[in-house]
Amino acid sequence: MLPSLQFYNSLTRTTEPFQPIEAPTVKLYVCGPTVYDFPHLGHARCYMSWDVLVRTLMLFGYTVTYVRNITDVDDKILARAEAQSTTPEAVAELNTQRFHEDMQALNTLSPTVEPKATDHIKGEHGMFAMIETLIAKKHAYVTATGDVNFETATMADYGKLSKRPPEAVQAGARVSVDADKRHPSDFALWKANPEDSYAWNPPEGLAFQGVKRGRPGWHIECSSMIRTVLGETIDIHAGGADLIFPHHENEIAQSECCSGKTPFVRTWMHNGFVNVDGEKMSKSLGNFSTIRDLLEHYPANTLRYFILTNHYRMPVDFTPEALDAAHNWSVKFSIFMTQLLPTFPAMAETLPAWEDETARALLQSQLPEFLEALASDLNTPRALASVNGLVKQLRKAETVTEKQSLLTVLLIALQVLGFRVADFLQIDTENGEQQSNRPTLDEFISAFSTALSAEQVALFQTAEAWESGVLALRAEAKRAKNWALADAIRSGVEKLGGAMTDTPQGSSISW
RNA sequence: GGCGACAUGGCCAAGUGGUAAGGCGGAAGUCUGCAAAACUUCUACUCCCCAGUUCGAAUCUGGGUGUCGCCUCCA
Repeated sequence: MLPSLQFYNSLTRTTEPFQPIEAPTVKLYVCGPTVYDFPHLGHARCYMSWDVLVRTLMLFGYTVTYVRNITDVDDKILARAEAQSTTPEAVAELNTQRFHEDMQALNTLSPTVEPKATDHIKGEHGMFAMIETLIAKKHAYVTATGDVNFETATMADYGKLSKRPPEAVQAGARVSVDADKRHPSDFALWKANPEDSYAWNPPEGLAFQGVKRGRPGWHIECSSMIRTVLGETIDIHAGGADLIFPHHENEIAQSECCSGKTPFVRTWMHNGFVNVDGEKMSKSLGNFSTIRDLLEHYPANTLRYFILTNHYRMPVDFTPEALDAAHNWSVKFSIFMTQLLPTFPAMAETLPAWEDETARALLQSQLPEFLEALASDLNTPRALASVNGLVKQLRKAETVTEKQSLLTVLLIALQVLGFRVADFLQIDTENGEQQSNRPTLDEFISAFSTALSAEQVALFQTAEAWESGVLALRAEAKRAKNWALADAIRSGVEKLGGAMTDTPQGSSISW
């Protein structure tokens, strides 16, 4: 028996057994990015966490309809377009591409469907259609300026997700008072801005009621895309913890009042935030790192390990020390894999499938604690602990058969967690620094001038020749048991920032 | 003011009633010409504080202290 999947549901604030409406299909919606800038570490955490959710669901035999949107209409996109004298469409397109590149670099699975907000303004379940229904059902009203607001007072259980009834919002000190709102907690479904070029004309029915040309409010897009792509009730809706209020709260209000069906979402899942030195990482504080900056210094596997050593609901404090600790693990693990994998070329070539019946059965018999950890609300720290235990076992394994069987399990587990196995084999070329770190010809010459004779120095004309030449000279020195020269050559390499490692098969240099 | 989260060894981090996972770092030893890696062993009588419930609590209850988040765009 597979352990039963349990997820923490933000709506009920308890951990519940997971049961999709139409097993084996799981309808999953993840709030995607607003594409106005490079994705940052916070996005990496969020989307890697949900990546593991998708992989876990697949491992447990579900077919996941994974929908993750692109928010391509938003004030920040408009502001960026203006600042860069370009169009909002161009800003959105550029940053969507960056997002895709980064997600791929982080080895996250692509969503089944990736809807764009602007493609869902019109249409049968588009934003206009929903707005029209909400007005007809008296849940929304048109203002004098041509906006449409949702009237929170018309929903009896408004605030059930964030436990924040309208009265509480009213008491909040920082809620801006909008004269057009009947209640401070009412929120915009449609924002009129007739003068702006990036705007949509309402259909006749809405125009007749006074709705003016403009653009959608922030929350309606997700409701509309979910309705269109997945339907009125979905299994899981996931996103960052900061979206609980107001975004997800308002999604619930719109969707449930529009369809008249409850619940709109059966399980709400939210990931914790990335902090820097104990403070939330945010654009306004300027303390964020972009994914590509980080990938310049650390391979994707290191970032993934760093993220997965924390449970997804806990805040993560981002410090150089913590990332270095993760990287040290990565390096050690890479060395291990580099030594082990080549002895099983067939497996390295074609990795075992990780999401099928066979993989499941293998994990269940060989590494049950791994499955249990993931089933317990995606406890990736515990899953990683079981992987480490497996590695220890594998290191001690003596027979080829034993090694092969343990390695199969390991390769499956790594893939379930979203590690890119091939990257572990090329960590030195993968950390992006080999270009800048590899010494030049002059640097080689000056580093070895004391260790080598003038004739030896003159032998090599290029940096590449130096590298292989140095290895050859050192091999010769070792053969002659000239330890002084062998050590001098190694310290020369170290002086250049490299590391020379001896193995029974010979020496190698990593930069 | 309202809602919420978290406090575990040098650092990171699991554990939600049965006597402290895992990683990083550190120490000693084995191995190797020396390094590196690996291997072996060690590295929290104790889980922010106080009181209570219990045969038994890091885990439950009450109180306190501290840190952080949301309530405004944010993953």
